[in-house]
Amino acid sequence: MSEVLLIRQRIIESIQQAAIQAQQSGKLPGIPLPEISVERPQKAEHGDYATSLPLKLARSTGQNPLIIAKNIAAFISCNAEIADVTIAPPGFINFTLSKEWLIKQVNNILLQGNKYGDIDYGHGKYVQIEFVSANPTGPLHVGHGRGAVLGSTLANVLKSAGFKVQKEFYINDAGNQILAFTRSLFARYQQCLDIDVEMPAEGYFGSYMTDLAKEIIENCGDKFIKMPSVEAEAELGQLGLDKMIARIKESLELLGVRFDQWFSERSLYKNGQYDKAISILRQNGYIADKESATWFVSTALGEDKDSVVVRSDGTPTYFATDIAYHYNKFIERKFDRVIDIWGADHQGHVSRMEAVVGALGINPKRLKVIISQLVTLRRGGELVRISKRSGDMITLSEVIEEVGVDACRFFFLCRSADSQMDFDLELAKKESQDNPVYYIQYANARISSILRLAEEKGIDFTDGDISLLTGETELTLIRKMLLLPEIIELIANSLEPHHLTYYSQDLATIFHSFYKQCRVVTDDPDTTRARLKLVASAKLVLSKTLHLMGMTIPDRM
RNA sequence: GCGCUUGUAGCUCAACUGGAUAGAGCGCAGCCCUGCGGAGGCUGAGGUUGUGGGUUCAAAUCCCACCAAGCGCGCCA
Repeated sequence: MSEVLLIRQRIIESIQQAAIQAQQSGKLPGIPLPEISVERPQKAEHGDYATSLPLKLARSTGQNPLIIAKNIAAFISCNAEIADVTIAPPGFINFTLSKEWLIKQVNNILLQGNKYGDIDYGHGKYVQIEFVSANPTGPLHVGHGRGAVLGSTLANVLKSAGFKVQKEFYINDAGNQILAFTRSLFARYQQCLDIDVEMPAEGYFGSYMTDLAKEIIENCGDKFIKMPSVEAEAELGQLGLDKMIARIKESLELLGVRFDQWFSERSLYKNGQYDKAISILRQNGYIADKESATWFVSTALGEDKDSVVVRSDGTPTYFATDIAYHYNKFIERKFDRVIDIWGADHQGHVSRMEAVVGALGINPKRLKVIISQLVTLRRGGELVRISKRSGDMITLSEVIEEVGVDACRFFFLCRSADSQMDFDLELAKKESQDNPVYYIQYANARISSILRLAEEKGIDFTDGDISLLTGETELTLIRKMLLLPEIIELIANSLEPHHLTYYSQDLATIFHSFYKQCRVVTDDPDTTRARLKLVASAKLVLSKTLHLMGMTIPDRM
């Protein structure tokens, strides 16, 4: 376990013991104690940790919270780790870590290397994150980009937090949209061969379909018009689908996103899992036949409407395969936890899905659906359409090329998933000079530059004496570095990876400030070697943070 | 009409999940290079947290009502 999480635990225990001792001594009424927690105060003058326990006890004991604080704090003694325990109005007990302990952590970080920050929060539990899962009927757009960055970052953080993680892309290769895709492609294919056919009304009119048709003509010629049209559609459709999936993979690759598994919707029908899932629901009494269709009786689980599972024409809805898919995730593949990241247009589906999971006999708490809100793309304030069916769209790949991967990832990441975002291409490019992305990477470049200088001068700092790092500026930097494990824990718990972007900016700011105030390589060899150690550890922490966000860490810019 | 999400500085967003004087970036007004990368540092102005009530020692955060924006609402996915 991380040292910094351990010390937090020890502080909590010492508060608990002190409260019990206060009760035994009669200074605190013997009422049951609430769960004790500590928090990180916002202001440095309030110390490193604080508890509001006295305030929570004020009502039930009828005592003044400040008196309670005083009486509890009297039983907490300082030690090698805790330098100071103080009380503050209206009723806080504040803890300050000792300089010695803080400084010691520099060696600790260097020792852990790129494993620094990793914690054992997940205990090896198996988590699946399913994200993007875009229909393979068109290229990815910015909305998918947001989901991709969210999901991949979350996967990185959860791994770091001690979970076993699987990243999955669900390929919707069954259903009506595939039929429409196939017909559109066949129409474009024929049109490119000067055959006068009409596009289907519900078809995909984007220009990428024509490009796809041309590409297929280049590779396969006109063989599909010589075949019976049913066969031709089937074969051409599959070919087109494969090519679209390949393009989706390429776009994701550009963002640095790789999946462990590409899961086919169709496979659920082939291996009988669809039938199995529905029969479980039927057994549990959640399936009803009415109006010549088959329904999932979600009203029995508190939903306001039932949902069609099999249409009156006998074909299953996408909801039916989603049932089978989640049966597969939890029961066949035995994930302890499943995280689905969906777009805002699927939010009405969330409570229904949770109901299904429960109806399958699975604790619904094991499923967490994250809704990533809409992204509106703008160029200089003007709206850019990203609709797949209409012609004019800008793809994710184009956006990445225009603003760069690192900026892209950072922008998508820095807002919490449930707030909508405007992505202005002009702004993203214009700000690239003055961008937080460059600001953070610049901090790393500066560190690298210092380490290069040290190397050129042949300075070996492996036995540098870190106990010299007693300056306030140095301690501030150490304190910030020590926050990383807590940030990882926070994200593993809240599933909100945007905290990383703020942490990385804070860390960079504090480093830049340190850089200004403390020269590292000087005539004083002892200070030089001590500070080189500090700087080397800062590089580890910064690199780890950027790595978790999936960003590059250039040593020169 | 109902449901989900959002509303915080001029703009874009945070706020450790109920804690102390609500913080960053951009923009704005200034200041700082005879030292490791100025893509930098420092200072300042800027707020009735959409509105009104409620719960609490404590509310941007929880509850209720209203206003505004986005998304969705049984045989599309």
